[in-house]
Amino acid sequence: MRERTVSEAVIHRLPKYYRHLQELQERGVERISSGELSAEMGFNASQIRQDFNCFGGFGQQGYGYRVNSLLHELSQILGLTHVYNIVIVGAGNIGKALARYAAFPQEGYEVKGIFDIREEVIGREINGITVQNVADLPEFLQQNQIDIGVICTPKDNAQKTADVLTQGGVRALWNFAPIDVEAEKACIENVHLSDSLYVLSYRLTNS
Amino acid sequence: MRERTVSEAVIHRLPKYYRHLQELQERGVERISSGELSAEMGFNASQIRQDFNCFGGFGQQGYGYRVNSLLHELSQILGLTHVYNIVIVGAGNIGKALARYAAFPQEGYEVKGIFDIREEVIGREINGITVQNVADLPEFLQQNQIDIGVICTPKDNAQKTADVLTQGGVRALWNFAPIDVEAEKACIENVHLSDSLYVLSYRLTNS
DNA sequence: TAGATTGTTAATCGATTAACAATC
DNA sequence: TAGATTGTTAATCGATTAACAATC
Repeated sequence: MRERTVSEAVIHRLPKYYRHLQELQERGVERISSGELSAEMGFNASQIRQDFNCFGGFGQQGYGYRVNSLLHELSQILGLTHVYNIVIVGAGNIGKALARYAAFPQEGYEVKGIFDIREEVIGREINGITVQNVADLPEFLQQNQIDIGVICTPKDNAQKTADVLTQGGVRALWNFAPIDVEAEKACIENVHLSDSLYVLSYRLTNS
Repeated sequence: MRERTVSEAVIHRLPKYYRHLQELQERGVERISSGELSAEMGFNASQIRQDFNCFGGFGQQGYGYRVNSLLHELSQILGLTHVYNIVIVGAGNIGKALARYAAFPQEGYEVKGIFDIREEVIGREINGITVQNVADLPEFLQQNQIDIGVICTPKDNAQKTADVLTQGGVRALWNFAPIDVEAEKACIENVHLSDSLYVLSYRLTNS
């Protein structure tokens, strides 16, 4: 879709730009230069200009960047102008927390279904959605166009779940199980909460 | 503490090594070479050896690495041989999910207190722990030696919470609010779940 | 126009990979 | 000992930063 491939480093800075620009907009800031952004965000000004120029020339020489239009471009680039349909597989602690996450709807993510394998959980209601049997997931995916599958199962069911989701046409996986799931046809974000906690205890121990 | 500084890239690979070595141990594998690890994990064999050698020579020429002892070294390096005392601030969806996270105790993390600002939440019990008023947090921190503070408050209270925690002597912050908190005296891991979701929709849109 | 700041090319820096001598 | 594989130095690659001409 895009000419040159954009590096992972750049991609992971995009949400930070997006968040910061949102804040500037809320504060009523109209224009900003790469130098000012640099001072506020701690990134190098050259890097900021390079990053934006991966996607096009959004600035104006001698002026800087218009906050509104830059924010609009970023939301386009990040794909935040669409509405995404989500299913959550695994209604344990994290699955439930995500199902109830209030910011989803306002950001364009709609939870269409929640699935679990455990008899005692199936049929319960979470945030107005009834937990279905994971055995019915393939059929559900046939009848509903789902964009993102959230994997909140235990480690041992994660890859299997990923397979079911992708076979059902789900093209993006958000994985919270402590394992790297793989899929040929889908984009994947492995969250690895425990890795982040390990890094924290590394820093705590070695500082 | 350590001679040369270890790069962020290396630090973030440590948990992946740790997890993989754990799996090898469970499968009963006794020894492994950097070449085998490379094939299994997808990292370059040179990189693997370089990474381990940031911390010392754990291998043996002509033999490879002993899984048990390498795993032991990694858990030392990551600081997973200690027990850490945790407080969770914010008993919303994510705070509750973390409070109930069953794997914490077996990994050496003990939730010592949960705090919230909302009247209707204070006094409730989560996983056997009574939610306390966040106003009592400073006193609690004086009376209990807490290692890690988990920030699960809304965005606007996150930095304030970080300040209270660090002033109370907490030396590590695990932040789930969608903002980068800052602290001079503490180590910080900003989790940014929504950033990870943004990256996923970026990939979905641009692929 | 003059001043400011971008877009872009070139230089630097650091991380990854390759190569190989050391050695178990 | 011979073979294998590490530990480590050197080469490569990519990402970050600096510089500056283009231009609003």
